[in-house]
Amino acid sequence: MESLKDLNEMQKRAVEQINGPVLVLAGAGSGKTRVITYRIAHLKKNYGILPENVVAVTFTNKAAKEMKERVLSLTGSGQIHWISTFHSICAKVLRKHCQMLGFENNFVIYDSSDQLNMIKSIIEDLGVDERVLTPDNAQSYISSAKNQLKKPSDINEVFNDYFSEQLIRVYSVYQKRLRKNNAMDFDDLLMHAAELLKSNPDILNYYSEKWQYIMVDEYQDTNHAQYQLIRLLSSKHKNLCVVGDDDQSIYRWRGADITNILNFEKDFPDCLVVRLEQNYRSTKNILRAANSVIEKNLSRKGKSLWTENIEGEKIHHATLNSEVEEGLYICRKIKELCFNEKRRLNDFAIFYRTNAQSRVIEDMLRRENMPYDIFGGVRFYDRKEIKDLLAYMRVVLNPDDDLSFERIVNIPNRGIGEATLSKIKKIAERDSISLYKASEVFLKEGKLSLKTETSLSEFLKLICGFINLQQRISVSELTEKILEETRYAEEVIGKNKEEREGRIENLREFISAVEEFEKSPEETSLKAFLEQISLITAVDKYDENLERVTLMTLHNAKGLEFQVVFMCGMEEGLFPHFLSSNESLEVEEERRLCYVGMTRAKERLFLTNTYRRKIYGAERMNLSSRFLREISDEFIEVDRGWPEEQNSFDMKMEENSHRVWRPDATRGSDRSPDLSFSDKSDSFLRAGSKVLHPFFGKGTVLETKGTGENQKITVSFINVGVKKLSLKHANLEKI
DNA sequence: CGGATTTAACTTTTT
DNA sequence: GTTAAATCCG
Repeated sequence: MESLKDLNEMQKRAVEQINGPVLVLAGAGSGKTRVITYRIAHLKKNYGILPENVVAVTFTNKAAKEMKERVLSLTGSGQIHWISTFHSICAKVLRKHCQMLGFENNFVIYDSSDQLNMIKSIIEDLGVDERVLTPDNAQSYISSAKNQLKKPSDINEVFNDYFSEQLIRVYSVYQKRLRKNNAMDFDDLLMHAAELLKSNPDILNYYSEKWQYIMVDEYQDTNHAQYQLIRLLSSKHKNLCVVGDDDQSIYRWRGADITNILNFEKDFPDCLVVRLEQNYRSTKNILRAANSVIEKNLSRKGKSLWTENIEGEKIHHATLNSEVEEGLYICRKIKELCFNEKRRLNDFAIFYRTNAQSRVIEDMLRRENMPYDIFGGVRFYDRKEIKDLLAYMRVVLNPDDDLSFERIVNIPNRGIGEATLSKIKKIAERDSISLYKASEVFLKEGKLSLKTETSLSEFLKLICGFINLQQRISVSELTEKILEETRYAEEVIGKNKEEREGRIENLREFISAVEEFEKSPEETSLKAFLEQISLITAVDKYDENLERVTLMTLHNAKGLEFQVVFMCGMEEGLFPHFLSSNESLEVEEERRLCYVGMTRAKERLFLTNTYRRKIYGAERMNLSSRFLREISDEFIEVDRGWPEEQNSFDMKMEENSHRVWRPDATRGSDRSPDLSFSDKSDSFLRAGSKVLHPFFGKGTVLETKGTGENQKITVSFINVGVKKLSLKHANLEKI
């Protein structure tokens, strides 16, 4: 940074007021990251505040990383700043002080599926009737209780019946088991950190002395636990700057408390309130359209964004017949824009409300040979083989982790089945020790068959060997050792060829992730590795430099921006989602989500809906989304024809060896016949289409492969059975 | 006891 | 359409 000249008046005010509480109400695209990064640089450069005395909390690791880089380029110094997510900051604090709370510092972090597994087994063990409390329910109640810093004993305040009795039982056993396993879940990281600071004035004093300047990004999405943490930490110096936008609050369902931002002025009297209303991202059309939607919300502070950017194209709206056509429309539109406007694939993003919608779009992109990257959905670290491997690593780090122990004790198959396991569990209960230790006791007591004895002692030897090795070798070496000695690839992964290859590919990717991690200048221990990967999220790995179309849910889109945005599935029941269409508070949150999506677009915005859509097998006919109708007509234009067919695109290999798809400018474009959407007898056959063949008669399409001239089609004919045909020669007629 | 296959259930968003 | 549970079979 050379000066504050790059900032507008309002931004400058927010940066310069370094003392006391500051609330920055920052609209979408108004430069809030800029404010935070310049503020950090300003503190350092003009006031000599040391980096270690500043902490900035972000919502995702990606935002944190980006912020670190920007601060680094502003200040030119390589010192490490405390810029990271709530969860990782809490994890770091807890690693240091968790003994005060009765944990060992090698505690492991459970993700939500671990959480659910554990709750399931507790509900089973306690004999709780699933009609009263399902594991899903218990999980969400426990999570929200923790986010409100409520212990099991605090729950009676809310419920006072049989249900809450059961919930309290499950919750308290759950906490006991976590403690016994020396494990914490996501919510515990916040709750225990708050607990630690509240009950240990000297520790609180240490951190509030250390972090004299605190900044919080996306303040509208903080929950009560996070709010308390911030209050505690800032109580001494009160140099707290929060940045947020009530219109972009989309995590109420996860415990985010919008009153945190709405009441900030009351909580922190004498605060400076700065409003950033100039948008630097989008065209006038996009911004006004987004404003016309968000204005329908009643509970908002109210602000109106403006921009000096150009008018831009109108928003385009297209209604398609089916989700397949929707995907195809998007693909063709992307091709057309690549060709006519010389855009690159990484200019495009496709947003959807639910992960399930991504499949069809992916299929279409693959069919059209367009590279894409997808975020979210099944998380990489949620895959079976990865979780198995991680469970091994966790047990090596912390043998008391019963959940992971149970997962791997019989993977690969060692003949330690349910019968043996339940005996081990009994001993564990009797002596109140972990399963690992109970296994050792079991062996010593020697009341088991020779076969189980050898396999169990083999298993313990294996783990013990890893534990000893761990001191001497790197995490990647340990990973490979585990795979090798368990003969995981040979024993566990099925023989189905495609599946097998995919899984082995995943394991390779995992190893390269480990190697990547080891390159970092910070701590590279097993402990640090496991912590890092349990807190990493889908968006974190987004790389805007790859030439690929980006697919993600609207939630994941927050904080990002793209030249061209497609929002698909703009239908009642899907968006707003039918589970959020009853209460007006919920609809308002969906509307904010729509606003977030729209304001990601810089230049072009496309909205699509369909007449019919297959959702989990069943075909449904949805009305168009109310959000579509809320956009004033003056900003929107209805697309009635298919995009021009582009025949002149080629896959090319670039020097960086990334597969790059872009228009081949040496050839002209062929105009395809102008198909209107209502004319959907369409040239276009897909699985399920009914066809008529001149010789074979009536049939149903099973599958199509390839594109254009080379398209192959598999059809099941009523009279002659399944045939594979070349579309070009088959003379099929759609019926 | 373990593996493979079939059946049934359940469908939001995620740190 | 996917995944987990249930059932069957060796």
